Amino acid sequence: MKTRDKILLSSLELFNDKGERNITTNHIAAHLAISPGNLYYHFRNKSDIIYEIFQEYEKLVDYYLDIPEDRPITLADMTFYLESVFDGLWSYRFFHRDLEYLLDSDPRLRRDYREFTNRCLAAINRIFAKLADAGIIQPQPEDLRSAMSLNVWLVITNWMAFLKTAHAAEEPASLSLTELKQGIYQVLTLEVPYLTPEYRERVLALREKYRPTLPEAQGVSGVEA
Amino acid sequence: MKTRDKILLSSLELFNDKGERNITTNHIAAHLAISPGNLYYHFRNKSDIIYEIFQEYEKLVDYYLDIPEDRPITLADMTFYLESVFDGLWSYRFFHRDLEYLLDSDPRLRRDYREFTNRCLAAINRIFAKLADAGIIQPQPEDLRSAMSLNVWLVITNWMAFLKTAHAAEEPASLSLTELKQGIYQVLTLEVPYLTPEYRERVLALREKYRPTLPEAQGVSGVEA
DNA sequence: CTATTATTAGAGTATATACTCTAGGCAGTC
DNA sequence: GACTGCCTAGAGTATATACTCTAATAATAG
Repeated sequence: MKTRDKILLSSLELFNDKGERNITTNHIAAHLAISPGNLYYHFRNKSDIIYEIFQEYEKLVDYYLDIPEDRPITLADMTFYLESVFDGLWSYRFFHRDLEYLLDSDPRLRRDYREFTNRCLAAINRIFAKLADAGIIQPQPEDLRSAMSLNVWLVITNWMAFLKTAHAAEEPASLSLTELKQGIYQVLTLEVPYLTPEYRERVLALREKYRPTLPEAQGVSGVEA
Repeated sequence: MKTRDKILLSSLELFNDKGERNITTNHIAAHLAISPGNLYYHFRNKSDIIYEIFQEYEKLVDYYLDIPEDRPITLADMTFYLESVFDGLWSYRFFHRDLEYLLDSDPRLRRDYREFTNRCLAAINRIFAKLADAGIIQPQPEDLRSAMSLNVWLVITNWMAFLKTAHAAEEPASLSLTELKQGIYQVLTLEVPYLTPEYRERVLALREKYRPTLPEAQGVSGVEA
């Protein structure tokens, strides 16, 4: 594998693990056992590394959220979208953690991220529209659908932060993909009141699969030594 | 005003303005035209400053979210809760921006914040229960109510990040309290499908007051020079 | 007034961070 | 075998950051 790609890969891994703020370019170089000079031969600066990682992320999610125009949508499609989006979130989880700072330090990133958000919102909107077409949820006025889509986005992008900050574990940062996917439960909760009688039971059953295990027990146990 | 309080006040102001990550203790001292030594006479370190600011925030929100036990809840109460929570969020807006890092660097803060989150979730839950008692929303099983409450929390705590990152403005960080309160529109969107016929129109009218102005026009304009 | 305590200034420090610079190796090629 | 273009090492640097130390000044108590 090319050094350049190794840098991107290691950076992502370290960022995800420890947070972008805690990882310096020297850390990345050390982790790869290469010199700082070498790293800076391949990338002009830290921002450029982050920007390229973001572009991978963007590409991945765009690929996942490519809604078919020519056929109706199914429950399996919806499951796939949800699973995929949370997979993407997991793979690039460092990104949302320091989002505001990152956007403040790189105008390209700010612009691209804004457009990325808009594409995601549009995709969610389209999914809702097609879910209504398919008779899975009741159709809603455009107005309400947009606001719902935005709420879905807010829940998705904030779910990880919630887990990491409100989690029972005292030790920071222990988090699994399984836990992350419990966010799907929360997203499906948003759909519950709109489900059609025909699909209601099926979606509720799907939702059950993602139900958090002992969520209360985690939250309440505030006993320390 | 005591120097100690001035430090807390200025820190909050600077953190809110520029982000905690961009503000050093030397900045704070300079802004107050005091020496670093003086600042460190009053606070052992930066974490202690942040921790005390958090405690103010906590106290404020706890005060706002004190749900009356002895009487039913009204629409006015709900409006007050929403307005207050967003006011609090605004006043201490730096906090959620760097939340994960802050919690990672201070175990006290991690513990307290976790409990704070749980108290907020419990309060939201109680509000929903009392809204159902008051016949404003339809009663829901405990299960669903908890998940809804959590979604409300996720929407509230992520709304500001959404505005700051997905906003049309290229210049970072321009944000007003009015815009922030459009988050109330999003929260009320979550309630829409559960409203009782008696209150439906009233709540929808309330929600209208917070409708974002030209949200699409902001989002779509992706034309740059 | 004096002794004590609380507050402040300001120079200073150890460490970290993002990044640079120079020198050189290594692969292919004529 | 020397030239060229790509890659790499590693020492080095300017700046920043959180924080310390000492000495001096105000405030207060007896």
